[in-house]
Amino acid sequence: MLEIQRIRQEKEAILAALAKRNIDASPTLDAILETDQNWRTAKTQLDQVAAEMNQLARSIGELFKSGQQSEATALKEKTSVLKTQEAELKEQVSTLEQQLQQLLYTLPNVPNEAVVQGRDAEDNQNVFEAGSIPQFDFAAQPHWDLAKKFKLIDFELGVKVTGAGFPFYRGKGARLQRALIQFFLDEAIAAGYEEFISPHMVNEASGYGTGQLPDKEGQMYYVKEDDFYLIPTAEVPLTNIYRDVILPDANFSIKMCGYTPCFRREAGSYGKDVRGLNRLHQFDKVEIVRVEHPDNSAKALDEMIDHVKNLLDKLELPYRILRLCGGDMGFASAMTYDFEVYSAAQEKWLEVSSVSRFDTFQSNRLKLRFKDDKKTTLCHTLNGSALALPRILASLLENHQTANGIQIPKALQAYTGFSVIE
RNA sequence: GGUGGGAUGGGUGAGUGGCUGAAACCAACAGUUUGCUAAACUGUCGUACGGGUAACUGUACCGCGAGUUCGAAUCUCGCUCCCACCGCCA
Repeated sequence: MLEIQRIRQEKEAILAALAKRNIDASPTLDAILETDQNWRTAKTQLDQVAAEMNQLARSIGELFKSGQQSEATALKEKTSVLKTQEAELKEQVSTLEQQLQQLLYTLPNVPNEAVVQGRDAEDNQNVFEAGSIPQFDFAAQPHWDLAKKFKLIDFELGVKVTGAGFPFYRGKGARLQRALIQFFLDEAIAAGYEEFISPHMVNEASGYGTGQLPDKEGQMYYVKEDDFYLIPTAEVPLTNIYRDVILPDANFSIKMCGYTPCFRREAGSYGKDVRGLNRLHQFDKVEIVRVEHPDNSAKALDEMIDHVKNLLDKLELPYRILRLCGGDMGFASAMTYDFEVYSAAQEKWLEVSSVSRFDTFQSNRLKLRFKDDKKTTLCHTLNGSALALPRILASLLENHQTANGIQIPKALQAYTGFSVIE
C-alpha cells in the first residue's frame, strides 16, 4: 500500500512509474486525492467540534462542583446540537476513511527506476546466464517419467489420499527433498539468516500484513472454523513477526529464513504447465526475508541474488536471471528478479525463485517502522525463495540424468548420502 | 469442551465518572558531578492523524466494538485474546 503522503506530494512521478505496469492510474489517483481532501476537511471540522464539546463538558463539571446548577443545566442544553453535529461528522469521516483505504488497496507498488515498461513475460530483461545446457546422446526423459521409473514420487497416491497437486515423495525421492531443505537452510544460515520454524497457518491480520488479503483470498486455503489461512509461503509468517513493530534505532538489518510447506489453491490453472512437479497445491520452500533500512535495500537485494546464484551454481544447474518488466511484476513488488532453470528434457525454462524488494509497500501495511532520532520511518522489506523445491527437483532429475541413472551434484551428496539414483 | 481470573505506556503497576494521555517505580536517552566506572542529582522519555513555514496546537487511542452520560481507562452489553485449574489428547 502506498503512503498517502507520498501520493499527495508525488502524484506525477507515481503516475509515470505505474505506467510501466501498463496501467493508467490517473483515475484512481484523482479519486484518492479527492477523497483525501474531503476526508481532511471533515476531519478538521470534527476535531473542532470535539474540542468545543470537551471544553463545554469541562465547564459543566466546574459549574456543578461550585454548585451553579442552573448554569450547568443551561450549558447542557447547548451540547445537544454539537452532539448531533459530532455524530454526523464522525460518520462522514469514517466513511471517507474506508473509501480511501479501499482505493489505496487497489493501487500496486511503484516500480523501481531500473524496471522497464512491459506487458508480460515477453518483455522481461535477461540480465544473467550461467551453467551449460546438457546435451544427451539418449532420449532424455521428463521428470514425471524419471520419478516413476526410480520410484521417487507417487502422484497417483497423492490423488487417492488427497487430490491432484499433493504428491507423495518416497524412498530416495523423499530423502532428496529432505536433503535439499537441509542444504538450503544451511546455506542461508551460513549467509547470516536466522532460521525460524513458523506456524503453517496464519490469522487474518497477517494475511493483510503481507498483502494476500484482501482480494487474493482465493489463492489461500482457509480454515473456516478457526478463521485461519494456510500459508502460501513462509514470507507471510516471517514478515508478520514484524507487524506493528517500531525498531528502536536506525542501525538494523534483519535476516530471517525458514523452511515451510506452502499451500496454494491455484484456482483456475490447468494445462501442460501443471504436469508433474511444475505446479502443486502443496510444495516445500526455503524462504529468505529481510527487513532493512531504506538506504540498504538495494544492497540487500544484490546480496540475495548472489545467494540464490550460489545455490544454483552448487546444484550445477543451468539458469538465467530475468529482471521482470513492469507488467509481469507482482502487485506489491518494486523490483523483482526471477531465476529460471533450464529443463533439458522439457526443453523450457522453469521459474525456481523470485527475489523482490517491496520498499515501503509492505511495511506501510505492517506498520513496521524504525526510530531515527525522533522520527519514525517505514522500513523496507525484501524476500526471495532460496529455494522452492519442486522445480529444482524436476530440473535436477532432468538435467543430471545419464544413461545409467541420475547423478547427484557434489554439494548435495553429503546430505543425500548417495551420489546416484539408479 | 468446562470453571475461575485477567487485559492500562518499553516493563512492573496505581487508578471505579470530570483535576488522568494517564501516578509511582524500573528500563532507556541527554546533561551535571566525577581521574575512569559506579552512584547521586536534573531533564527528556507513546502512537497516529489534522491545522500551521515553524514554534506550536487540536483530535483520537488504557485489548476490540457498541451503548449510557454534558463528560468514560473508570458504568452497561457483545466480542477477542491471555493466564490458572479440570476434562480430552500428541
